[in-house]
Amino acid sequence: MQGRADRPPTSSPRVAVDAVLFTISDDRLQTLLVNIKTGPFAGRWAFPGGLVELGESLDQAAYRELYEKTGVRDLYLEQLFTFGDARRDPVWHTVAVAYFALVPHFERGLKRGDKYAGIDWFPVHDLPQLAYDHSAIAAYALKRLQAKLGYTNIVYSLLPDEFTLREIQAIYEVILNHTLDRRNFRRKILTLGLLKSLPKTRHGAHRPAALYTFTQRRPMNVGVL
Amino acid sequence: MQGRADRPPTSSPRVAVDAVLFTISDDRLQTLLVNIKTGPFAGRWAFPGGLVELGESLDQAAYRELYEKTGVRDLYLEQLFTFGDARRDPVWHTVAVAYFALVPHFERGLKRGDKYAGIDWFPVHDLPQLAYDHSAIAAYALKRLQAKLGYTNIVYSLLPDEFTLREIQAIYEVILNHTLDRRNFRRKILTLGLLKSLPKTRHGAHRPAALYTFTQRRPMNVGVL
DNA sequence: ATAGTATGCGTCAACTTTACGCAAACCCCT
DNA sequence: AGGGGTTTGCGTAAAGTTGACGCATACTAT
Repeated sequence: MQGRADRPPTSSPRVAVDAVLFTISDDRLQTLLVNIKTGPFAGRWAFPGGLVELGESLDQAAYRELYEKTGVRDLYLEQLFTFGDARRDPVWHTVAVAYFALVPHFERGLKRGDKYAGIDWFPVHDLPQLAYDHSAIAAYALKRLQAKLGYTNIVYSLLPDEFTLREIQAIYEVILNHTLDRRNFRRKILTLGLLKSLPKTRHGAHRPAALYTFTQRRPMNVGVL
Repeated sequence: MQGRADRPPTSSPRVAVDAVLFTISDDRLQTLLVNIKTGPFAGRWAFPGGLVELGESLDQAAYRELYEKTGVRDLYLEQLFTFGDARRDPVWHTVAVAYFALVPHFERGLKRGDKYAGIDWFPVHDLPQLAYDHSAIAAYALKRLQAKLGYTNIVYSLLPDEFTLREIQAIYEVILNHTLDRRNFRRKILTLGLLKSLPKTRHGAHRPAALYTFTQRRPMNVGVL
């Protein structure tokens, strides 16, 4: 239930959205950070985000902020958690609704505008000191991303339309940060039913590998959860 | 990242917390609802909640609102999801951070004050029409509660210090809304490692049943998730 | 004592997971 | 042209988990 004032609040927490974008680059899992220009966290890195506007849904705000600040569009953002400690922002009490997504690596769109002192990708296992409580957000987002590998097709955004099992396995290994057995991975990923094999093969330096595609190129869960 | 204004927002969404309290009463899973007195949803039922105050964390706000409106204390609230559709509250754009908890049944503390036209428990499978988007919140909370049965000791709050396996199984059956095999349930719940058996038995109308306790009487997860 | 019922223990089949063995298919080098 | 090296595709055995269910035990009620 909400309060029932007929006028806007005179003094209450602000609402912001923050987006944790994951990608794979240089065979490492990386996240997009912006460098803050002013305020008590000037010089520190943080996840891109900003205040929710009146009349705009949280999802809309997340997509808008991300587009305005990084140029990224056409991605699927998923709500992660809401961080609401009163002192997480020393300037003004700000509740942050965190989102996360897996996106293909890109460099274009970065470093536009002068809203920030910088914008760049950083390896998740080697992040700089972050502003606000963004370290906690990072840890939480990574855990969720790893869990989702097991029952969603979330990695489709990192793969071209056709790919080999080796290629999708490499992505799983980078995200999970450990190696997987080829033969067990094949069986596991195929029984999930998210892939279908194509009557084509890719020729490389060795035995040709069969090509696969995702049956659906949009967010899908498998199972009841 | 948040905005960096040095003064409060002049016009932005409000932040509210709502709490979905589950209990078991009359062998049914029920939730606590309050009846709204004024505004566009006057007469409708909704989950108890209210606006977050400046300087107060979301968790604090959830506990405070719940205490003020229902008298319930000493419970463990867990954040569920944040609902932020711009039109979910027709009066003023209000973002709602939903919480949920499983609590022992109580009647005391209800119907105090005149903030609401009523306050009562309703069976989750037979809810009245709810205000705002609270039907969606109810569905989401139930799903999460059911999932948590499998890997947490969340039901401890519904059980006395000592209990039989039959008693804990009954709770699982009511929440999951289907029967379970006694022998398989025993094996499953014991391998979770959340219970320990006592050298005592409870005598009833039939063969005495062994008594068990929770090894930890606070929220615990089992496994890596 | 006997019938009735709930508890405690165990088993079997089906399925899943983990750890590997091994041949097929290709490139590269001599 | 043939052999070495490497990667793919397929398969299998052991261990663990899940679902269905048989059955003796231990109590109360009559």
